[in-house]
Amino acid sequence: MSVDTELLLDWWDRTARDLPWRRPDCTAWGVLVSEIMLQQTPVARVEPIWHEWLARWPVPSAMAAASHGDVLRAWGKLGYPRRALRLHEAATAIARDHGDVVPSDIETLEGLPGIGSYTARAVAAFAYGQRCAVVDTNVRRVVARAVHGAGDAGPPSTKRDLRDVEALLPQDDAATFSAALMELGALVCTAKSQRCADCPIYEACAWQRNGRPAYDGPAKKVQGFAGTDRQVRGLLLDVLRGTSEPVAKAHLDVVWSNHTQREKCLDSLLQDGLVEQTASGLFALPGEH
DNA sequence: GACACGTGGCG
DNA sequence: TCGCCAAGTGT
Repeated sequence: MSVDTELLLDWWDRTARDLPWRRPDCTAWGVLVSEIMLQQTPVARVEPIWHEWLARWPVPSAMAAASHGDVLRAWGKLGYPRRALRLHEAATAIARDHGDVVPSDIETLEGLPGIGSYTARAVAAFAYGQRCAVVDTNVRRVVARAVHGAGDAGPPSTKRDLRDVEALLPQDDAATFSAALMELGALVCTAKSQRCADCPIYEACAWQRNGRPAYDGPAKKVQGFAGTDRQVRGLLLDVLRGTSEPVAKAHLDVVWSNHTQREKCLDSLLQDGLVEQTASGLFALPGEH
């Protein structure tokens, strides 16, 4: 059927994790930083880095003043380092065009680098308390089960997913409701090993009523990693994060034996602005020489 | 809509 | 061990 708002909010009050970006004193900037870091990245790895970032760059203009190299080094091994570059670009735009205040308007947010539909709505809801649907992979899974009675969500369908979630949004406490839906997907209604015995909306769950059928949609694509350009780029970047001085190419050559792939990946890192070459031909993180 | 894009932990 | 998974975005 639907999702029982009161039961879900009660469950949230009892069991929600005390994460720093959920505290009342957390700024919109703190929320934005958390949302970018959390893209495809587990909470446990984000939390310590988030604390470092907010202490070092408490407002967008502070980050805008840092170099790309500083930002990439501070990003550490969170993964997908282009996120760090885009967040720096977003911080620059916010400082320059928005008076150092994170915008609250979804469309304005979506216009900033690295901020798509999910992140824009998450900031609008969690930083500014707006009543808007927030659709991430957790929410899609919870809705697929509790509302549609399926074993899991099928491929994303932006407009339909948004409509589905908008239909569930309560008039009051919508932002908390959204956070609770995500939390439910993260802690209870998980992809595998669901904890249905702990579920606050067990009684209303269409998946339960259907006898918990297995997922029958198209097979999900699993991303490989070993041997991919992603792995090689990560290895190359790790060398540069680990040195304070620009290095000769020989130091990069040792991380991967396939010459062709190595060159291609180094080129793409230069292209992406994740690596720079000095006038003397050495390699470094950008903006540090 | 498919694919590229990092990294590490867990069952 | 290794496949699967984790609060997506940009092209």
